[in-house]
Amino acid sequence: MAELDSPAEAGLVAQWRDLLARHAQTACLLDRELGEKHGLGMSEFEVLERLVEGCDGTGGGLRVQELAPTVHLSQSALSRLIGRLEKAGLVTRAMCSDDRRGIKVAVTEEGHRRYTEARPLHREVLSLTLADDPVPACGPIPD
Amino acid sequence: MAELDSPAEAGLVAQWRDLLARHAQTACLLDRELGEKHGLGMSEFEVLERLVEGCDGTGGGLRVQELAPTVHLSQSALSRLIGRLEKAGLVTRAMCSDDRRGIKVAVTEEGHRRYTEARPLHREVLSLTLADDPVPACGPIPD
DNA sequence: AGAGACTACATGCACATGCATTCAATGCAA
DNA sequence: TTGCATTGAATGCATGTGCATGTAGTCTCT
Repeated sequence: MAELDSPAEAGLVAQWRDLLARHAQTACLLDRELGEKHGLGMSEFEVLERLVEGCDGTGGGLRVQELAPTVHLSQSALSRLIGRLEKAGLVTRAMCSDDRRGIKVAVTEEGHRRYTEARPLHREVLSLTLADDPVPACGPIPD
Repeated sequence: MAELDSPAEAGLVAQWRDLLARHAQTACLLDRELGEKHGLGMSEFEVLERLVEGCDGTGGGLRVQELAPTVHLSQSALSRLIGRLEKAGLVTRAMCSDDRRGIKVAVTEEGHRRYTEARPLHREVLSLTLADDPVPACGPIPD
């Protein structure tokens, strides 16, 4: 009655648990550190980063729908996240001239500054938690 | 002014984005599929699985604090999740005899059944999304 | 041009999560 | 024993998320 996993399945499960552990650890630490020291959530940082990458130099801005698939958020969550960033003065929302349904989001000076300030910490956290050792299987979280 | 990442940092970022994409895709699909077809969330399934692994045969049950680190949930979230499972009749909460602050959680017959029913689908989703190809960078999110 | 389908984004709502707090049980010290 | 710090778990509260829906703009077909 298939009580046990096949070797292939067991491998998948191990891989999945490793992924879950790394994700939880990294995301949690990122959120805490970025939040405490820069007032940014992990997703906020991620969005800011895409915006900086996407429209650095050109003041163009990105369509919300271009942003969405890259940050793994629902359309509604992204909409509100942008709302928060806008209220904080880190991005601007502007109507698209070519398609007035669309919204072009662009980082402000302040947004760019905050991103640049936060980036070293972000990278530091990644280097801490993504160290190549493949997490001890059942992520004890030695804490 | 360190506008760019070092190669090492760029590697970390790429690794992180890949991890995020895989996680989002897998977690999202797991939640949807398990939810629709078995009335279980991803975390619910995970907890059930640990319980089945941890006290299969012996009717012992696991302490909440033993469960917590393995599912990457806060203590409060886990407490409520167990509450939900209990209300659904899938687990039981019992006082520890040796330390009456503690709670022993154990799967019920019904819980074991639901888990066993759901497992094949769980494994199937993993095999779909965790395929070894390193995700197209910009996780599609079939939203 | 006009009607209807469709798209882009915003919003109401329900809910799961984390943090801080609370409450009970335990352990330790005097 | 009493008193106090600590631990295990539950709960109040604020928040971020997804789904379903709403609203405005665009496209297509006639």
